[in-house]
Amino acid sequence: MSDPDADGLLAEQLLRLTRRLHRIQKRHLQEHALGITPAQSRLLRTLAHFGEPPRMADLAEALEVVPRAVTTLVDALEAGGAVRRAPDPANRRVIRVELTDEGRDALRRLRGARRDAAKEILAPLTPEQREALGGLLDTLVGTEPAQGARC
Amino acid sequence: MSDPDADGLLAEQLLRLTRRLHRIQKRHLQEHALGITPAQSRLLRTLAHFGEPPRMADLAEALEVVPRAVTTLVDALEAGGAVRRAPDPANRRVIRVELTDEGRDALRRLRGARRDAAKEILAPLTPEQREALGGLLDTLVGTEPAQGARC
DNA sequence: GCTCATTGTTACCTATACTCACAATGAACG
DNA sequence: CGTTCATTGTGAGTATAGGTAACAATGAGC
Repeated sequence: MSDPDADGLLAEQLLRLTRRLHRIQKRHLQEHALGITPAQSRLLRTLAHFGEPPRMADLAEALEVVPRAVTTLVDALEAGGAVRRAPDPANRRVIRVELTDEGRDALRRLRGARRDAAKEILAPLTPEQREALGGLLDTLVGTEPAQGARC
Repeated sequence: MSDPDADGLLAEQLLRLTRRLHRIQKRHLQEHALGITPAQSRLLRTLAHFGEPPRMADLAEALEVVPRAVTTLVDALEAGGAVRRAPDPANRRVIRVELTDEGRDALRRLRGARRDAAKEILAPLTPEQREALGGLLDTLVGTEPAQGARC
C-alpha cells in the first residue's frame, strides 16, 4: 500500500517462488525414480480425488487447463501405465480416466516426493506461517479446488 | 500440520495461483499493446533496477535463470528496440545490456499493465492480507531479489 | 431427419527454460 | 613468452506446459 509498486513486487516473488517449486519438484520426482513430470503428477493427484473416474472434461476443469492439455497428460500417463482410458457406457463421446493399480502405486511413492519438495520449499516458514500462507492462498485461489469429491 | 498433506496442497494452490497470474499478465500485456511477453517484462523491470548496465551474467543471476535464457530474452527485447547490447570496454567478453529510451517508455506503460494485473489477482485480499502475504513470500523467497542496487 | 451442442482429438504454435558444446577472451603461472 | 585454465556469451537441440483451430463422432432438440 505504501509502496505503489508493492503488488508488482508480490507478483515477482510469487513467480520466483513457483519456479523454484517447479525445479525442486522435478528433482524430487526424478530422485524417487518416478518417470513422471510435475504436471502429470498433478493430474494423477487430482484424479485420485474424484469419487469415480472423471471425464477428460472434468479433469480439464479441475486442473484449470484447456481440454487439449489433458489429452497430452493422459497420453503420457497411459503410456506409463498409470491410468487407463475407459469408455463410458452411458455416453459414447466421453472417456473416463481410471487409475490403474500401477497408478495407485505411483501415487503412493509420489506422496513422499511431494512431501519432501514441500518441506524443502517451505523450510523457512514456521508451522503457523505455513497455515497463514495456506489461508491466504485459499482466499486468492477461491478455496474450491473443484475436485469431484471434497476429499 | 494436522493434515499431513497440507504442504502438498499448499504447493498446488501456489501453482494454480501462479498460472492464473501468468494468464492475467499475458492478457494485460496484450491489452496495453506492448509486444512483450511476461518473461521479457520481468527482465526489463529487473534491468531498470541496476545502477549501471549489467552484464548478461548479472541478469541471469538476478532472474535466477541459466545464462542461455537471458540471451533469448535480450534477443527479443533488442529486436523490439527496448534494450541494446553494448560492449564493455574493460572486458571484451562481457556484454552490457542497456535500456534504450524506447525501453524506458515501455517500462512506463508496463507499470500500468503490471499494476492492473496485480490488482486483479489480488482483488480478494484486504490490504492487510496483501501485506501479510508479501511478508511470507519475502521469507520464502529469501528477501534478496539479488538486484544490482537495492532499489 | 436436420440442426446444433458436446466431447475428445489431430495438427500446429508459443513461451520458458534447460543441457551441451564451443569460440572468444582474459588470467595465472612456469 | 606460451600453455593452461576459467569466464562469458551464444548456437543447436530438447523438454515442458500450455494454447488455438479445425474436425469427427456422438448425442439432444425440435
